[in-house]
Amino acid sequence: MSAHDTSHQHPHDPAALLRDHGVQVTAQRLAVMRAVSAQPHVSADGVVEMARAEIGAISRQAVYDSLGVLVDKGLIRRIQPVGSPARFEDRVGDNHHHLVCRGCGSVVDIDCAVGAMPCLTAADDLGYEIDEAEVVYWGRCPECRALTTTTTTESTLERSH
Amino acid sequence: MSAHDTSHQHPHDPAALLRDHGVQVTAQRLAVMRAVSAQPHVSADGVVEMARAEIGAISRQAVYDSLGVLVDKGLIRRIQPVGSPARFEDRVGDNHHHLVCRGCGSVVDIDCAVGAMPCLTAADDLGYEIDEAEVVYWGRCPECRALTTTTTTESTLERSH
DNA sequence: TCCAGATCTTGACTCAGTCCAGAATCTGAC
DNA sequence: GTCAGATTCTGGACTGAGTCAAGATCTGGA
Ligand SMILES: [Mn+2]
Ligand SMILES: [Mn+2]
Ligand SMILES: [Zn+2]
Ligand SMILES: [Zn+2]
Repeated sequence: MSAHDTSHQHPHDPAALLRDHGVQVTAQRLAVMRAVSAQPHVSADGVVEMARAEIGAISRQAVYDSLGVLVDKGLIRRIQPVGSPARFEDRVGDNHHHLVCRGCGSVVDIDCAVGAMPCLTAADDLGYEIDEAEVVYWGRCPECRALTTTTTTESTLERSH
Repeated sequence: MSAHDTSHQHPHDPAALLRDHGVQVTAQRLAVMRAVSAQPHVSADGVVEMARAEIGAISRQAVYDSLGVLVDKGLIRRIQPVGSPARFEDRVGDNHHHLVCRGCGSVVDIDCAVGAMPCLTAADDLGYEIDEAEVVYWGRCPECRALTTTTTTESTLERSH
């Protein structure tokens, strides 16, 4: 391995990761990457907060731009639960899915029982070139279930909003 | 079957459907239901247009209110493609999924190869009470594929926006 | 070091959707 | 047929998430 082969020298170095993907290294992008790594399923707003805490100041636009670049390069993943702002994570390439609580909106990672690439082979792809199967499970987390345990199983589930 | 058993007398009658779900029958709600039935994956704006064409006038609020009631009662389903307004359909209960084109945003129905309730049994539900598995396939429709056919398989896929 | 081009900042702006409140209208139980 | 309560209308304000545009600043290759 030569000294000029940078592709595997610093596997966990964000700056090297950016360079390897032909992206300029900036303080903003590094802060965004660290924010996404630090807090799984963070929202853009959450990234703004964390990045500002780290480097003092960053514009909302720069955060959106950075997130967009990182998503495009496959360094992070964007998930978009219905009715809530987009969230970002650095677990990419493992085709994992998400479980969202209807009560509090919490998001947790989950693996599919079907296998590594569940449902990616749809019954009929209609000529589409499918590159991703996004699976979101909806339900209620243990905490939210406890809050509304009326001992009886009732079909009406009240919405939090 | 007595004459007062209304639950299965008019399986395709929107008014009866509403009554069976304890919802007042109004011209607006009927028009909204027909709009959603007539055009798969219609947006709220689309419903406004179609309903106005049918009954002459309806307020935007009434459309949103009606859609909300129908979704709550499980008579229609709301889906929310990334970056586009919510869409509605009357195919409910069959656990079908959606295929969204990254290029033009078109949405088509799709059945899962896995079966009737794919992935609903997650490997580990983490104590969550799962009631729905939402699956969205991402890809490019035949038209959009044709537009960017550069004969070579390249990893960079430009976004339409 | 220099500089073209990439990136960031700032502030206005869009869009979809919600919320509000009073008045008018409609529905369905009786 | 009556009438209480549910629904709708008008129309405007408002929110949250995200985008746009123009000018300032920074990055990295030469
Ligand atoms: Mn995840
Ligand atoms: Mn559908
Ligand atoms: Zn919860
Ligand atoms: Zn397309």
